[in-house]
Amino acid sequence: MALRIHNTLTRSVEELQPAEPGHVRMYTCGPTVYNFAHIGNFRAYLFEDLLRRYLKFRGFRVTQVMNLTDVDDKTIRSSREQGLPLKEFTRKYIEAFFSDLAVLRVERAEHYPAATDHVPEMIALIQTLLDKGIAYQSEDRSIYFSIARFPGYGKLAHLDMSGLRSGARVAQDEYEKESAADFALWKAWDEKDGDVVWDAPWGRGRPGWHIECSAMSSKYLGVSFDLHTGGVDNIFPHHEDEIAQSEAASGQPFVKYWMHCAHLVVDGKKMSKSLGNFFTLRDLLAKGYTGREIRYELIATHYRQSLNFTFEALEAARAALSRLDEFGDRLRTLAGSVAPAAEWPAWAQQALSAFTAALDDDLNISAALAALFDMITAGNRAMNERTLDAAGAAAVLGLLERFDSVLGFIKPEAQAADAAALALLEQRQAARQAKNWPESDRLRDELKRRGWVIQDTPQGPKLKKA
RNA sequence: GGCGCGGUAGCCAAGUGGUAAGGCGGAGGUCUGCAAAACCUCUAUGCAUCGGUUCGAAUCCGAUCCGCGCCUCCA
Repeated sequence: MALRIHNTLTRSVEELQPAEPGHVRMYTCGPTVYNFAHIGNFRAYLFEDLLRRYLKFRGFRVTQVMNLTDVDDKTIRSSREQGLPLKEFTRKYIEAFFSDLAVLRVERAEHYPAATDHVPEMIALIQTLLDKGIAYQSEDRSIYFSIARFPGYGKLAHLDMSGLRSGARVAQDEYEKESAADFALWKAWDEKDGDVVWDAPWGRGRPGWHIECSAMSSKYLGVSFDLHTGGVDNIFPHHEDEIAQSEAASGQPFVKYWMHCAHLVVDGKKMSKSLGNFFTLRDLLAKGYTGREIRYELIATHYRQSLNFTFEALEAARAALSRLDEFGDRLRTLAGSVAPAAEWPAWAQQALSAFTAALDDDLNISAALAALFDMITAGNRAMNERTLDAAGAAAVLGLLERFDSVLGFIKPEAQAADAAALALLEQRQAARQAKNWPESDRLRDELKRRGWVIQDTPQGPKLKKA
C-alpha cells in the first residue's frame, strides 16, 4: 500500500510520489511573529508535524521549510507601538514560538527562514516578474502582480476570476492598480513604516506578504517541489498568489501537492478575543494542562475536519493518555530488562498493520488511534491471562515507540517521585504488613496531600501523580 | 451570489454500497484490609428530514432543514 493524500489542487486523494523517489520536499507556512501563537495556529503546525513524522515513519527523507513572517503590517505596527526595532520586537515572539513547539513535542523542520533575511532574494524575484512584463509599478511606486497576465490564476482556489465579486476593501486602493484583484509584490515606503525599509532598483519599500514564500521556497527547495501545506484560509489569496508569482517567474510547475487543514473552533464558535474563547498555548498551560495533552486533542481530529476545541475534550485527552501510560507501565514492569522477542504477538502485528493502513489513507488519525487502543485492550487482556511473557512485553514496548515516532504523545511526562514520597510509601507498606490500617490510611492521605496517588497492584504499590 | 466543509450514541469521532471503529462518560464485574487506581465486559435495529435507485444505503441520486468556513494579506 502506498501513502495517499488529499490534494487541494485536484480536490482528490492521490498517491504521494515525490519528484525524487524517497525524498519529500515540503514547505509549511509558518507564523507571523507579532504575538504569541494561539491554539488554532498550533493545530496547523501539529497537522504538519504529524505529516512530517508519518512521512519519516514510511521511510521518506523529509526536507521541511517553515517560514517566519517577521515583516508585515502587524509586526511593523506593534513594534512601533512598543518603540522597539523590528528585529528586536519579533525576536521575543520567535523565541516563544520555538519554545511552544517544544512543549507540544513538534519536531524541528530543517529550515526556518525569516523574511527579513531574504529580501534580496525577493527583490530578484520581483525583478524577474518586472522583466517579464507580468508585474508593474503603480503611481505610488508599489509593484503589483497582474493576474490578467497569468492565465492559470485561480486554479488552486477554483475561482473564476471573471465572477469575483468586488468587495468594499478592494475598492479603496483600486485606483492605483490595473485590476482590483492584482496583489502587491512590493509596497512603497510609507511613513507608517518608519525605518522598516529596503532599497530596491525601483524604489524604497518593503516586500508584500506572498513574495517571501515564493522566494524562500525556491531557495531551499528548488523552483518546483513536492508538497506545500497551510490552513484552509491560506488557499486564497496567499497560496494562489504564490503559485502565480512562482510559476510566472520560473515557467515551471510550482508545487505538486497542496494540503490544507481545517480551522479550529472553540465550543463550536470561531475563536475571538471578544467572545473570551481565545487561547494561546500559554493560557492552557497556565490552567494546568500539559503540552502532551493539548497535542493529543489537537491531533486527534482528522486534519480536514474542523476541530471543536473544548475543555471537556481536553479532560478526555487526559484520561485517554493516562490509560496509555498505565499500559506502558504494565509492559515495563513485565518486561524488566529482558531482551525483546523477535516477533510481536499477533494482536500487536495486527495493530501495526491497521495503524499504517489508516495513516496511509490521507492521515486517518481516528482509525490509527482506534488501532492503538485496540492494541491496548488486547495487550491488557493478554497480561491478565498471562499469555504475554517478558520478551513479548519488551517487543510490544518497542512497537509503542514506533507508534510514538508518529504520534508524539505516547512517551509519558517525566514524573519521578521524590525521596520523601518514596519514604512515605515504604512506611505505608510497613504499616500494611503490620496490619496497622489507621496508620496505613493516614500515610496514604499524607501522600495524597503531596499530590501522589497510590496504586496497589499485584506487583506492589506504585505512585502516580494525582 | 460564487467556491467549499459538515450534521453518526450523553459528549468527541471513524466508517462513503454489504449490514454501525475508537476515545471520554455511564453501568456491571475482577482485584483489594477498606478504598483508590487499574483491568475486563456491556453501552446506537440506527447514522438531520423526506423521497428515490438497489437484493442490500449512514454510504449513491433528488429535494428540504440546520451549522460553519473562504471570496485580497487570518493557521
